[in-house]
Amino acid sequence: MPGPIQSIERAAAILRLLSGGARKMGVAELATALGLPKGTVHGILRTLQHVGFVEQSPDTGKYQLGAALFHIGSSYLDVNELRTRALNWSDSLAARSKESVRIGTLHEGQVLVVHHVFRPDNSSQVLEVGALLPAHASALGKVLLANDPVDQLDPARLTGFTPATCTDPDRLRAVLAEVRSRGWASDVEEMVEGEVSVAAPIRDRRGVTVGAIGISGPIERLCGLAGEDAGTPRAELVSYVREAARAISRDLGAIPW
Amino acid sequence: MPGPIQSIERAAAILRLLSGGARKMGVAELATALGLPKGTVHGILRTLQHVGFVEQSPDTGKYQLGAALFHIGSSYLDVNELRTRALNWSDSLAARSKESVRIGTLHEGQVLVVHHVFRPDNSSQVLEVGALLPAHASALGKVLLANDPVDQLDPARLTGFTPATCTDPDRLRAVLAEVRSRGWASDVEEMVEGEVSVAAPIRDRRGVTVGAIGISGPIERLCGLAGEDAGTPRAELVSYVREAARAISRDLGAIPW
DNA sequence: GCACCCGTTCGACAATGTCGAACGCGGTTG
DNA sequence: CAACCGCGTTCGACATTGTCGAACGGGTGC
Repeated sequence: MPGPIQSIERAAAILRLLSGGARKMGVAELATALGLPKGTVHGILRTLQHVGFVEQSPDTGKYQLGAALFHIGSSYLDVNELRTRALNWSDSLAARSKESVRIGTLHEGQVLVVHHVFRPDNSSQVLEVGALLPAHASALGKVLLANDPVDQLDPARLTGFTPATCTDPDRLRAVLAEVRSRGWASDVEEMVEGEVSVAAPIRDRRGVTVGAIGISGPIERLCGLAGEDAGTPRAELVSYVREAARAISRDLGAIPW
Repeated sequence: MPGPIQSIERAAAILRLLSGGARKMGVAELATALGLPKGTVHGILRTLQHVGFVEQSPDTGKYQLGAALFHIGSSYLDVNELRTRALNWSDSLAARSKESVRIGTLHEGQVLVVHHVFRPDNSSQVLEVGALLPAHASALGKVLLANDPVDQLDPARLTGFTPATCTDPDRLRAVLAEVRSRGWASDVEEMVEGEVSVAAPIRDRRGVTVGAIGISGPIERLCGLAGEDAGTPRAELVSYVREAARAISRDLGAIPW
């Protein structure tokens, strides 16, 4: 049995399409997208529905993701050692910095958010756990890219979000080199106008970077307003983030450095 | 092709085991649990790993859930119309009641939490989105059970958590009948000692109950301390919850009743 | 060094999923 | 009002495909 099992691969492809596509999709739509006969796709969909991974609208007959998949997927967080260990420290980082905190891992060249602590004021914020962020335009992503053994930089994915977004592969590589030696990364209005983020790497017992922790918030609060600090994150916030990252790394068994 | 596709069903069973089981599992462990030969299980696992639904520890060789599954599963929330519409209202309910808010749906006889707003103080709270709560020992669950067309009451699942938990099927049915006519449910220390919750049903355009919204918090804040209110949720909080439920139902197209 | 348990590989068999055409249904169009 | 198109679904024959159980190789503990 050399190759992977087709039906499962196809089922996974369908789930991925349903996850990315706009809301609901029909059998024919999925079939053409995958280049498969309708009957085959329908058989797979029926099975996926039977196990609760997809649901079908009774009226339109179209398919969407199911609740069982959501529940199973969310229990990934319990298994994720990084997230488990990081829970307490991220709370205290949010309290110290008074900004929202996110923890992410590299997943297929993007940043997968595995934890999110809201900013400790009473503002309403959207939960971003499970979301994928662009790696080149966030502090979390830069930290992860810079410390990753394999060069996951895909020039085709360097989409520009704001004028400040770095879309040039060579320039980005230079930035990453600096991030690696400096030990932390920042993003100043590179993804969203007016938003700034700072992040530092989390390492495990082997010294491998397994994730990153960072804060994000409005530029007025995160950056200095005048003098040398203007346009760069405030030094105290940077040290808060780095201390939190070091604390989690120590919990994971990394040699305290 | 009458029956569902076996390999996909088996893959789903493996994922479910990995989701419920303690952290990581080995091939042999999964094989005996499913009554399948090791080779077969290994083939499925290899495929699941190939699509990113499971990951394998490089050293121990054991398997656990993968990040891709988590990401795909979490995008269920975007498709879920109930959750999308309920976002704003749950924020305002949290602000009015000053307690944490949860929204849930019935899933295989349990309550699947699809949204969770933290209590608007700065206390650290664990995110429960994706978790399954027992239906008989939570206000959300009682609302959902009471308004569900099919009787999903499974006497075997009426586990007792505290002295106040209702474990008798007949008594629970009576409680549910009252919940149905009254339009809201409460849980006073039935799941966790000292914790109280209140919930009301959310209906869609057809009048079908598609979910429930509720608040939960310590008994000292949620219940009256003396007089007639003692041991029952405070009337103003109940009306906050019911108003929020009505507002969301209206958003979903239900006839304002 | 032996015995055991693990994850993994392999090859033969037939059970299994795949395919494409046909069905029934709802909507829209002339 | 009928013809038509597109949808999700069903069906049966074929051979591709996944399944099985035994054997391999590397760990660990006695």
